[in-house]
Amino acid sequence: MAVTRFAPSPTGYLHIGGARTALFDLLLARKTSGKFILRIEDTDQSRNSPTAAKQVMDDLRWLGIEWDHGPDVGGPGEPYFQSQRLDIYNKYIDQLISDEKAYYCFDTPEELTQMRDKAAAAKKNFLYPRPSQFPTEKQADQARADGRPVAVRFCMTDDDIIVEDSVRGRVKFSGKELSDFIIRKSDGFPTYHLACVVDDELMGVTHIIRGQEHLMNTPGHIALQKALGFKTLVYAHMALTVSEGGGKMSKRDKAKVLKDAIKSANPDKEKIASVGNISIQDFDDFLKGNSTPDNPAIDAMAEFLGIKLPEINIVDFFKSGYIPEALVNFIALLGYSPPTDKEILTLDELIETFDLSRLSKTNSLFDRKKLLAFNMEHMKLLSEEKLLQRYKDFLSGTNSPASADDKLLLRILKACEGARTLAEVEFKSSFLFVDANNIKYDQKSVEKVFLKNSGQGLAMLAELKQQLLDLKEVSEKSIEDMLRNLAERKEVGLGKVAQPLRLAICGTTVSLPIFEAVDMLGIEETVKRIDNAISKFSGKTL
RNA sequence: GGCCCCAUCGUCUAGGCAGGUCUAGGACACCGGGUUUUCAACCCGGCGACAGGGGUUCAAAUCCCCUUGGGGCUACCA
Repeated sequence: MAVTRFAPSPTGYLHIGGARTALFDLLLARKTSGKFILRIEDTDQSRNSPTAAKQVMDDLRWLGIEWDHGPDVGGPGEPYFQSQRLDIYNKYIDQLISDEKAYYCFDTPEELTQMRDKAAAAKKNFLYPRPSQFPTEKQADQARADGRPVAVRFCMTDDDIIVEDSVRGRVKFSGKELSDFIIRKSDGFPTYHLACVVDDELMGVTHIIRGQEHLMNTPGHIALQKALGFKTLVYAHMALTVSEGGGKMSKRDKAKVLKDAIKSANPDKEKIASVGNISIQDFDDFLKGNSTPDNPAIDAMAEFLGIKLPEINIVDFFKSGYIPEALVNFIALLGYSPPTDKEILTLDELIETFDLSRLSKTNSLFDRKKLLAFNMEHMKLLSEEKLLQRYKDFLSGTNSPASADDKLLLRILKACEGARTLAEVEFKSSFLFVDANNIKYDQKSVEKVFLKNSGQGLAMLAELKQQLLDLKEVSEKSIEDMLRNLAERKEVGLGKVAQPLRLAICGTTVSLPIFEAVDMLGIEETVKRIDNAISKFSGKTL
């Protein structure tokens, strides 16, 4: 019976790394019939966005990651927003102070950086100089009155601290090399370290699964647990997911692609900055690599420039037409391997076979091509109803013109079996939903299919039109027969007939299978588009 | 710089803890062929790895050490 928790700080969208952590927390809890808690770590007043917590929750739910206790659903550990638990933290902090296991400090940021620089210059690890005599309550009041920041630091123990980690084994830290760290900031909020240790104890958490970036925090947490008389927990520090350029996957990966694109396009600075709703100053800093705009700004600028950024946040994957079943399966296999060779697994199967000891120690690279393959497999696995639902969800998040009844949508979905993403389905079928006069003809395709060989393809259209009009009865089958017969008579491959037709009605050479495409469009509309194409391109040459 | 973690095909990984059954298995990618009305899909086949160096041992991908390489942390962020 493991009690796990996912504790995001609501600073933005849920990203792939967070989703992976949450997934493993869920897997362990479900596998052991335990509980999975969601806790919002909003103790940084400057970075929290009011909408982010909701966004994170939406993303988790979209993935199928449902929590037993937490926001919206409640539970015995309420409240689940740390910003609402200040009294609780203060009780423990005050206790620590009166036990002389923590003390007030009044350093300004400048003084602190000075101390750090000094340590760095001496090639030494920075250790906060613990005063031999701890400041009194009175002195703290005086400091506050003097306008100095008043924070509280925890006395790190000198003993060696062993972290028994489920994935890394025993990791030893020398307490002497660990600095006293802040547990209450001068704004009165606890730091992450204090809040999470207290909450994990109070909420009955038994297992901590988190990224390797937290490994160095763990000895501090263990020392805190000892000082507070809490029990220690089982830790599992997962390997990270890194991106191509090295380093862990983050919004910086998106920023980099955007920056390169802006630099090479060299467009109107002010315009772009205004699209991203950021100042020229911030924009310049971004180009110089001094700062990274936030996600909405990055996405807006990219959309304006028409460039595709690598997906990092869960919503990015949603917008690109991935389905949650595939994403969940894929991220589960990053740094973890199920006991058998079977790789395509549902959430339930993942839970059933989950084994904490099968987490791997090595960082992994996010392979988008494999994700694509997984997405296709899961699209095939989904029931019709589920797939339809996923597709409708996807469409509602796009500006696709596609709007149709379930029957047509389902028919499209079926015709697209083998597509790798829902975006592909949309792309292949969007011609059905635009007006004949709004078809955009792809220039390269026009040249290749219509104009090449002295306009052979274009010439085929007139013939096609007549045949279509002569059709006695309209069905996929009759359209197919007609096209095949025509190709045979002309002594050409079917492609020579089908491609001009496809281009005429879609404007591109990629679409649904052509027989179905024509049947869905209807003869009248098909003929209209053929006429349009003929009048638009006849007389044109290469 | 300091501290910590890691190291098997291009990528995700199995095997490692209990050394021999590993001429190292699977998946994705890639390459070749087939199928084909486009893109996919599908079928058949192929290429492809134990980072390097020392030990220990009858025997090392597996245990130990070093080197190299990668990663993380180094905030009054989480």
